[in-house]
Formats: sequence, structure tokens, C-alpha cells
Amino acid sequence: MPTIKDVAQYANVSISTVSRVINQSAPVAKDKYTAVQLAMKALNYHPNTYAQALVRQYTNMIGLFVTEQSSYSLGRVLSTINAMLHESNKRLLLEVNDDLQPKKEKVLLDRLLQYECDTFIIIPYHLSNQDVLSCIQSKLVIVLGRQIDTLSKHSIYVDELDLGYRATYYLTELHHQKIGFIGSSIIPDISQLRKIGYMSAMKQRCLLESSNWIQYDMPSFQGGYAAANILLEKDPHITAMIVHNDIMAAGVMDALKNRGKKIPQDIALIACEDTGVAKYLTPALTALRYPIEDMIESAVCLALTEVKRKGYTQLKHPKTLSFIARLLIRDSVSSCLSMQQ
Amino acid sequence: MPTIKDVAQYANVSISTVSRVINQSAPVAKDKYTAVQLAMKALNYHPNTYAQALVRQYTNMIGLFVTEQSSYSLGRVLSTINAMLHESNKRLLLEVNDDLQPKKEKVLLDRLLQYECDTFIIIPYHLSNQDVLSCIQSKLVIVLGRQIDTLSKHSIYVDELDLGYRATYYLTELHHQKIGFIGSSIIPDISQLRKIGYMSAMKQRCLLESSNWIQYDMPSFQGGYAAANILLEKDPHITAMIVHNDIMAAGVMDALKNRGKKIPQDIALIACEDTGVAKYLTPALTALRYPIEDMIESAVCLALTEVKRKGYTQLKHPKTLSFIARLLIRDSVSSCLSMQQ
DNA sequence: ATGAAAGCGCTAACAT
DNA sequence: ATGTTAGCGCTTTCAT
Repeated sequence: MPTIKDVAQYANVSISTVSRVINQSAPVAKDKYTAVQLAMKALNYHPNTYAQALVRQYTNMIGLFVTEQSSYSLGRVLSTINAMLHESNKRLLLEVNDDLQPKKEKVLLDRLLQYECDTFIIIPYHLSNQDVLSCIQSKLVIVLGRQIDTLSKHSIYVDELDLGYRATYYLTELHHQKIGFIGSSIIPDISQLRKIGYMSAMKQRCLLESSNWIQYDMPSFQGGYAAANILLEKDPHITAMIVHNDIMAAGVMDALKNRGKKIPQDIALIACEDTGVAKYLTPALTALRYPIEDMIESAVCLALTEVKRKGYTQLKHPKTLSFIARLLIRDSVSSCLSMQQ
Repeated sequence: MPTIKDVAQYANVSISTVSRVINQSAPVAKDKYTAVQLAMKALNYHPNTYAQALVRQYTNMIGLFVTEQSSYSLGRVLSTINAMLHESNKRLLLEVNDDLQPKKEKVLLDRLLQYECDTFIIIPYHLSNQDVLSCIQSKLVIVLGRQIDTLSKHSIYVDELDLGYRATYYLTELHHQKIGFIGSSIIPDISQLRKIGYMSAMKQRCLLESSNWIQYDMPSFQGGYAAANILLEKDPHITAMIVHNDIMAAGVMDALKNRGKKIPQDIALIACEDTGVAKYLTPALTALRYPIEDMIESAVCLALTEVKRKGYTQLKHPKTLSFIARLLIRDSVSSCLSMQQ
């Protein structure tokens, strides 16, 4: 690999001059300027980012922590971040955990955070807010998907209470009254908020509620399958279910099929998260979808504005850190009035 | 951030001694050793990887290029790589392209390759082998999913001819004779190999083949939808279809449904790639699945053994660079004999 | 066994 | 406008 010295030699100038063309940090005479550019091209020179980072004290590297099979579609998260970082000429250092490895989450997160990134964007999954805070220490970290008060300027999240409320309200508008709620047993915070929304919508519509209608399980196909069966054992008269996510809902659908229940004729189904498979299910699943792209965009804006360096295109600070899920109406919900009772 | 100097001061030793404890590169007296360790803990010291990289001339960083919505499940790829790199204490620098941005593929790949990674693992998508080679130059790159002769030691791929052959053979065993073939119009190399496999299986089973049975389109839901319609217009007597991937197959299923054709009773369906949604479709889709985990494992082994550094756990060189897809039999194929003609 | 010092490739402050 | 030089944090000779 050629170094700045090689370029200087080739172009017959000092290394400072080369540095000046690279960074456009000071005026350089035209002839020397082009000579340097030619030299760089001829030698296929690229500045060593490690040497730059060492002296500049910033790295142009953003650290990202995500979990596979979390509430977000990994592909959307990554390609959105990547596109934005590309524009800003930043690089992405990635640490991915597997959703089946809850214990590795802290280890991997700690590992990532010890690296010399300018900022970190993390999407915690199993970790509690408390654990997240303890990992972060004094580092510059943007947390996605959690509302953390002590990190109010740096946490970006979906209003889960609103999400639960709206899912429920939508069903009640279609005259459903006996509505089951299936939450995730491993991310109780989020399910808790949604449940509050669910209950407040039920109350507002003057509907009864019953603990028989609430069930928690793993956010997996198997979890959904199990939870749906339990729910229907407890109360066979349920006409609708709100399910933690689409994967779990696929399990619910399988359970309903085994019991000879048709969707949406016998049971309406709505998923609180669309990880991407919802539209491929039969019937296509009505679901709430996180505005991932917007959230990521805000996160990256925050991340980049925090790292104040000259010459950056000033990114506008996001107006809001709280986002609203969008209801995607597909084919798994119909009016209770048209149901085969 | 504390530096090695701070640690040295705190522990009352020279920075050389601290370096020796960090790297275990030379014997250090017990008392000083523990003093240094205590100091590192007390100051929460982590060596600056940039400074290390600069002097060592290697970075412990692996660059990865992938495309969202490629033939591979991004999540599986990333979490497998990450787990392996974690064991070897390497970091992952990621560049992701979007499958809808074919032109950005070269730009992003070039960008990645100019960074100071020890090795690169790339999974090209739209790029031709020729383009890939021109990007690589003299860098240490492992290519996944392509059989590139001039890179024979560094390319890891699935035997696509075998894949096409086996998909076809499986259908013929179930007495299908008029078998449609839907390929991808944007990755013609792979479809071409599969088609050769398809034709050779047809020939071996003494079956006719017709150009009416072969169709190419975009590897998307819409592409599958369109291709299936064209195929059935050309020959309504087709009893089975081999489709490029499961997403495309979902489109095929939609087209068939609109035409009142039931799967597998009227048409058998098999996908050449399972990106993760196959099992959620109705009926669950019989598909061939790339052995992603094994391929990634080989890629990382190759990548790490190429970077020869002392103290590495010697990873065994993979025995083979060519992999065989696995047939996952689900519910979208039944015997032609049992069909409603 | 330990410390002093050179140097990895670069930027930036200082001369000129 | 351009060159000289110190120093970023670390590893690695080279002395001792």
C-alpha cells in the first residue's frame, strides 16, 4: 500500500502539500495540486484511515448493535443506515447477536462499545434498560426502541402504548368485544406498555376485560401456537387476537387452523409488529409496522450531529424522537358483525 | 480515554512493560504484572486499536459486502460471521447494498475494499464475475456464491447445476413431465447453470423439453407473478414449476390462485432458494436451501488462515469450497399421478 | 526483566 | 504557498 510519502515523492512535493490536497485544508498552487492528484491516481493511493484516526482523534466509524430476529427487519435497518453513512462518508462497524442467545447480548454490546467509534447506535433486545445504561457509561450512544428517561436526548422509540391502544381500538370499531392479547414473555416492558394501551381502549369503549384474554409466550412460531391454544381453552368465545409480532401470529394461525377456525371469518388477527413475513401469510396479516426508515434516519442524524466536526453537512436535528406505528390493513381482520357465530 | 501512558504511570512501570502484559509478548515480573492489570482495570483501559493497527500493519478487521434480499438470509449470514469473528477477536466492517440499487453495488464494493481490512468476504449479487475481479485487484478477498476460476482458492459457491438437476429429478420421480422453469433475469449466470441441470435431468429421464416452459423475470413477487402467467399462457398443461426463489414463488402462487389453480393438486411448486419465507407460505413451500452456515464458516476459516499472525488458533482449512443445496420437502409438491387432471 | 527510543502514516502547528 | 517537525498511542528493537 502506498503511503503519503510515496505520493509526495512521486509528485515532487512535501507530505504536507499532499495532506492539504487530501483534506482541502489549505490553498495549494494549481500545478502542484494536479501533480498530487495525478500521483494519487497513479499509485492508487488511499489515506490510511487508521493513521488519520490516530491523529484526528475521531474515526469516522459508527458502531451498530442489533439482534437478528428482533422487532425490526435487519435488512431494512442495515441498508438504511448504510445508505446514510455512505453519504456522510462514515463506516459501519457491526455487532449482531442471535435472538436465541440472550446471554451474549451484554458481552457483544460491551465488546462493541470498547471500540473507538465516534458514536454508537444500539437496538437492545433482551437487555433491560438498566443493563443498557450500565453498558453505555459515558459513551456517545443512541438507543433505538427504548424510551429511557435518563437518556432522553438519545433514545428513539415507538409509542408502544399508542400502538396497543390503536390495535385494540381498530378491532372495537369493527365491533369486536372479546379480544385476546398475546404478548412476548421475554421483552415484558414493551408488552406491558401495549397492554396498558389495550386496556385503556377497552375501557374507553366500555368493554369488559378478562385476565383470561391475556397470555404471554416466546415471540416465536411455537410461542404463538401455544399461547393461542391456551387462550382458546380459557375462553372459546374470543373473536379477535392482538399478537406480539407476525412470526408469533403465524404460529397462532397454525393453531387456529388445527382447531378448524378460519381467519378472519371465525377469528380476527392483528400483529403488533411486521418483520416482513406478514404479507406472505394466508390470509395476509393486518399489522402495525414500525417506521424503521424514519427512526434510523433520526438515529443517524443524531449520531452524526453529536460528532461535531468541521466541514460536515449540517444535518438537521430530528424534531421528534418518538414515533408512531402505522396500521397496515390486509386480510386478517373483518367486522365482528359479519362473523359466523 | 486512558492511554498506555496513563496505565504505566498508575502502575509505576514503563509503557513497554504495559505493552508486554497486554500482548504477553515477553516475560514480566509477577508483581509488576499484577500491578499493570490492576491499573488497567482501575482506569478501564482498552488498547487503542487504531494505534495498534498502525504499528502492527494489520487491523483485526474483516470487511463484508452483502446485498439485502439476495439469495441469502442476511440475518443468518451476519450472525454466523459475527459469532465466528467474536471467537477470533476480530471486528466486522459492513457494507450493505439494496437489491434495488444494482448500480451502487460496484461503488459500495470499491469503497469497502479501499479500507484497511485484513481480509474481505464479499457476496456479489448483480455484479458479473468480471466486474468482481476488477474490483478485487490484489486484495485478499473471499468471494461467496460464485465459482470464479481465476480465484479458485478463494471462491466458495453452491453447485447450481446440481441444484437445478436435483430439483428437476425430484419432480420427475413424482412423475411430472411438463415442468416449467422460472429463472432470474438479473443474475443470468446462476439461472443458466440451473437450467443446464434442469435440461440434463429432463434428458436423462427421456422427457421432452420445450422453450415454452422456460421463462425469466425479476426475482421478486411481481416477477414471479408475471412469469407464471406467461408460462401458463404458453402451455396450460404444465404440472410443475421450478422457481428461482421463494419470494418469486410467492408471486407464482398468487398468479395460480387467480387462475383457480391449486397447489399442489393442480400445479407442483419448488423453489431453488429459501430466503426464509418459504415455510410461512400456504402451502409451505418445498425448496432447496443453501447451506449458509457451512459456507460462511468456510469463508471465515479461509479469511482467517490467510491472515497469518502468530498466536492464532490455527483454523483448519476447509476441505471443500463447493457446496450442495439441501432439499427441504414441505407441502407444495405432490405426485403427478394423484393430480386432478 | 525492564526502560529508552524509533517509527507506523498521518494532521496540524509552526516556520519561511 | 510550501516545507519542517512534533506527536497521536502503540509495538518492537535495542540497550542495560
